[in-house]
Amino acid sequence: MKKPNAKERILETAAGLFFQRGYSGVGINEIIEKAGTAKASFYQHYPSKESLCEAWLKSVHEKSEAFAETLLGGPGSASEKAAAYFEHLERLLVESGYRGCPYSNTGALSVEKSPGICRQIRLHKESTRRRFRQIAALAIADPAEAELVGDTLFVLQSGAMGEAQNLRETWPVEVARRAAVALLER
Amino acid sequence: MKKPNAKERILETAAGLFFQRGYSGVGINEIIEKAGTAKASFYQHYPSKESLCEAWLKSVHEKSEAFAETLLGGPGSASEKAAAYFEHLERLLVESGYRGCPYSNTGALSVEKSPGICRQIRLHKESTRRRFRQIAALAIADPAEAELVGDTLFVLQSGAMGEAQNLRETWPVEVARRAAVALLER
DNA sequence: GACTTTACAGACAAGTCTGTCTGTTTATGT
DNA sequence: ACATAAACAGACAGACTTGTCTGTAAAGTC
Repeated sequence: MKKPNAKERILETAAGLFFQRGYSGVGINEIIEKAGTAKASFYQHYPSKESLCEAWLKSVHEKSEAFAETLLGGPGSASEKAAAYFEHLERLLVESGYRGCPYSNTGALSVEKSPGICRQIRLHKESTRRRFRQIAALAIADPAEAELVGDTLFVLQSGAMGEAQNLRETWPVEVARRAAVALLER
Repeated sequence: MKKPNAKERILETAAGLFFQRGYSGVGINEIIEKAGTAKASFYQHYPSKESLCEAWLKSVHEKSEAFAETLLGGPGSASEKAAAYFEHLERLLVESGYRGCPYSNTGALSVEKSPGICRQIRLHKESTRRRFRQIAALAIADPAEAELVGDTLFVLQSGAMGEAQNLRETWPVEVARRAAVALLER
């Protein structure tokens, strides 16, 4: 703790603010003020606000990947892994005040986002899709069928996060979890 | 055509711009310029930008309800209705350049949206959820099971729209449609 | 013809935003 | 002790934002 350097402090502060209020809802001035740095220091480390957004999405992705790897590497059947994943999401959702998926929230802005931000979103989403396909492959022998089920889990998860955010309720996640388990145990 | 009054012209112009670039991505100045009205005329009809957003969401909801009613009232089995719904969504998605769901996109902004906007989002989402439960009830006798399947269709649909938008591809909608049909024909 | 409503044009206020700049202070390594 | 690098404070530019205001012009109505 104590005092990480300015760059890390900026990233951590921005991560909290971007997540809670969205990329377009937070300004540079607030970020540097809460991070306790000067504006000049900010622009020494990040050429623009967009580049900070990219760095934020990248750091979220790394944490997400770490969780997915421990989950996939651990014990349990495919449906148990999927259920654990959805329960994890539900926990995050409630803890964060129903803030949903950072990537989807960022992607919902204008079309004219920077190519770098769009790329981070695609990378994360494709990676998540791959994870679900891996889980599905554990339970389903036919490769084509496993891919379809994996993609379905991916869509279910995304819809669950989005609608839980819109309605500020957890039932979409529970519904998605039950559907996922049913698909994997069939 | 020709010349509707200023209020309608503003609403139609704002509808196009809000849908395409998001609520926060469009300013009053651009709306009135493209609508060909004066700023004073705008504030004579709408007390604020937020109230215009509410009016927009309300008008989208009305069109959506009209489509859902003709679909539900028409012929065809539950799974046929659901498939038609997803095909309709896919068409809209491609036509609009993958702009996803206006409600989810608006809801993805900050937490501190106006209560009126939040209310419109909730109203529409709950209404959509009810439609899917109605469709499910056509195919499934047990009421509790029909409600669960209806909610699952709702979540699938939302995830499909969101991820198709993020990835700019249509496969999430197709995956969701196939999953929906499978759920209803089981 | 006078009156009222509606819409026009556009300046203006007051605030936001990102990004640049100048100059000072602090810390570190040699 | 001294040089170099990093972070500091904060003014500033320029472009946006929403919303208010003054005043004018064109309609329809009594």
